[in-house]
Amino acid sequence: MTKNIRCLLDADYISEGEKAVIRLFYKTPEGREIVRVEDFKPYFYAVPKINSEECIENLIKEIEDLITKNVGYFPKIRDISVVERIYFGKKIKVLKIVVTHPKDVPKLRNDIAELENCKEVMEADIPFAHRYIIDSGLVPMENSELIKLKIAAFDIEVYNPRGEPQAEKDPVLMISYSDTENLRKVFSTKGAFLDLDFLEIASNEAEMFKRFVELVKEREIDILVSYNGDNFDLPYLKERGKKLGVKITLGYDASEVKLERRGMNLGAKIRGRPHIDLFPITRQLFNLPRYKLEDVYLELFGEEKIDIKSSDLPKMWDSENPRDLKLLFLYSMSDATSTLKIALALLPLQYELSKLIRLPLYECSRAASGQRVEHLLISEAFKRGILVPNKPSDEEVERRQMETYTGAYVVEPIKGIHDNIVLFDFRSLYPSIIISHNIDPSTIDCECCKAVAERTPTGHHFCKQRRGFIPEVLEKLIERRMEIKKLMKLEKDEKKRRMLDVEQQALKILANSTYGYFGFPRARWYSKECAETIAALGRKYIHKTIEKAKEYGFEVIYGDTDSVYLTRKDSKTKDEILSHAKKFLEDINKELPGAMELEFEGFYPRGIFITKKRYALIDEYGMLTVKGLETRRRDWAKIAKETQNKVLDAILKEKDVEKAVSIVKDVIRRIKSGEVSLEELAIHTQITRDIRSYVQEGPHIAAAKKAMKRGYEFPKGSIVTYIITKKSGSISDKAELIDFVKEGDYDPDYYINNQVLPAVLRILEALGYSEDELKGRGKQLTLDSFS
DNA sequence: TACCAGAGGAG
DNA sequence: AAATCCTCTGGTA
Repeated sequence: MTKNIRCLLDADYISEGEKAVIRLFYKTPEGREIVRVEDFKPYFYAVPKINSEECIENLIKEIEDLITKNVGYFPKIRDISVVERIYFGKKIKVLKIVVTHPKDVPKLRNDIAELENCKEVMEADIPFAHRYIIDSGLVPMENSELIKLKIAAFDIEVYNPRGEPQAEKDPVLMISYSDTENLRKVFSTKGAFLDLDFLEIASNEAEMFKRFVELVKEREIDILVSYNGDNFDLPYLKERGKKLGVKITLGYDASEVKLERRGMNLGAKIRGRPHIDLFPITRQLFNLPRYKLEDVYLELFGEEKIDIKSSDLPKMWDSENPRDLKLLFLYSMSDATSTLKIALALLPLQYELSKLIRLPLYECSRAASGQRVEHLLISEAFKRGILVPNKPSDEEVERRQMETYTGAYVVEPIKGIHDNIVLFDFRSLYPSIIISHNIDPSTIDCECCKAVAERTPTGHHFCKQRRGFIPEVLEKLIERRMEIKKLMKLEKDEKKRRMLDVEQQALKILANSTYGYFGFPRARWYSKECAETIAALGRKYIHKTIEKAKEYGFEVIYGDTDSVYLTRKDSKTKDEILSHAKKFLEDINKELPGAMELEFEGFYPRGIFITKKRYALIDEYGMLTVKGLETRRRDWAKIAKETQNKVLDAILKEKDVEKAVSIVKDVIRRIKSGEVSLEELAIHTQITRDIRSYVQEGPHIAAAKKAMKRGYEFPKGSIVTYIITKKSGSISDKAELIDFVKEGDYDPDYYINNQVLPAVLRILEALGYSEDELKGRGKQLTLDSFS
């Protein structure tokens, strides 16, 4: 039996006269297919002020009046019907108002919302094509693993003699292209004499643009990927194209690239041929010091990729030496090939998320956590006849931002070194609390269970009769995830196992964002009370774990939110402590509600605890885990981080303070000698707001502002990489963007006293040496001794 | 020296 | 456009 397999890549709607036609862009085994849907109409709901027949009747009359009074309204409203829906947990009758065209919705919903008998209008803000996907049960990206999708990556190089290029003046020099059918190209306007098989020379810049667009069409590319194409490559091509008289018609329907506002940033939308920008995806997925293409490539594949300083680019383009130009082409080519390689590694998770939350790939890949949870809930609400709450108004958002609540509990650690440590943590603490306590805006403080349900620590109770919507959705996610994990264990085929793993990851991401969603001020299903109760119950369970661990003879070294690090004085070996741990675990799990479980997470022969959220452990195999310390922070120089790491290793593996000290001494010698490379000294700090709005300017802002005078731009979110140089004045005065610093021009005192020493002394002090003691203890541990 | 703004991590 | 808890630095008065 042949199944009609196809994969929904994108959906939109177009207007044809008064009609709105949905277009579904499919990839099929044979090629592409566009399905047009003409009979689906936009609709929204009107909720009557009072839940009564009479009020509904009056509301209908009011709407009919509206139609008679406003000549244009008749064809716009096609149908009004009374339907039953669930409104904040209760079944009520509401009006479903069907209209002709999505553009009619904004005015109609406002007019109807203002009627005497109308409480509110709902679901009038669900985008039309997305509405269709939900209502018809379509699953975007379904079968993505069964149909070979053609993917192409591209990248542009732009002439930038004054720093940031300006489309008005600065030409695009190269467009590089690499696809999954093994075609690689760099389009450019010069370099014909070079022996490079991927190079295609165009007679001029406009021709180059046309050739690129043609190639994408010829090759029938399904997904176009870029690295920062949303905010650089595509806006630049578009603007430059406007000047050159070339339209960037990359759409499957030959439509132009459309730039959309997405919060602070842009999104470059290509109809029917999703454009995926890997930059926001990698920022979401990895925590790195910087997010240049080269950094991400290194992180993913452990290989260096050729890089060229943007300030060298115009020189190389203008260079007399053909080798410079050739290198530039090789660099440009590698940008596209590495972008493609990264895409192949990261897209599967995007496909899974898109399937799971039923949002087309383009939108889904740009959705933040809250947005993802919300889209999943919207489609699950439809299946159950639950009305989707409206987005909060700006005033409501502000009000919500004002209200705070108490979150997780963190145990004050017993500072210093500990041996034979066991770690326990709750498996998905918050999701399991939501599920086992039925925490939901529709079950909170219900009338029906007022007398019987026990109170949570916040004083609220949750319905025992009816399952809450969000707990139900969450439970399904978690059950599916456990099922997949079981399948993974049985699966022999590596490729299939990887697919299952990605699906499992998508489910985990969604489940873990649900608690945060309750407390998110812009959430439709916002409930501070729910968020607060979840956190309070979390504290209750971790406290209970701590108490019970003590009863069982454990010493609690540390704990945070859902985890505890324990040891015991009577256990000198791993086996001893593990047998106690087993008993403890069995007993505590008997007392916990069904969905909740404390798990054994690991055994560590030794660990050092500095402060809350800052500690390091070594496992039986010598693997070091560091949390919160400088080693883990992007805003510390590599030299300090690596030295701290080595010191931790010496101390945890060998308890050898002498060795640690000699490591530090050697690093200090290197710093003083001036031989340390800039790369090891670079500090990476993000600009988290509009650069003009800083009240206090730290070194990274000072460095950025100096660079701005030389034509650099620092939009919100950019990462400043700077060096503390030999210049005079404050630290900020000395801070310069790494691009402008020559090797060797760094302040050794700063790197010794403000980077390396604080990072390593933190560890040595936690061993029991106070700073005074260190000074009094002879040469070996004093600050002087390091110098 | 005390305080604050700012950053980035943990879970 | 997910929450809160927490530590630490550099600038400023």
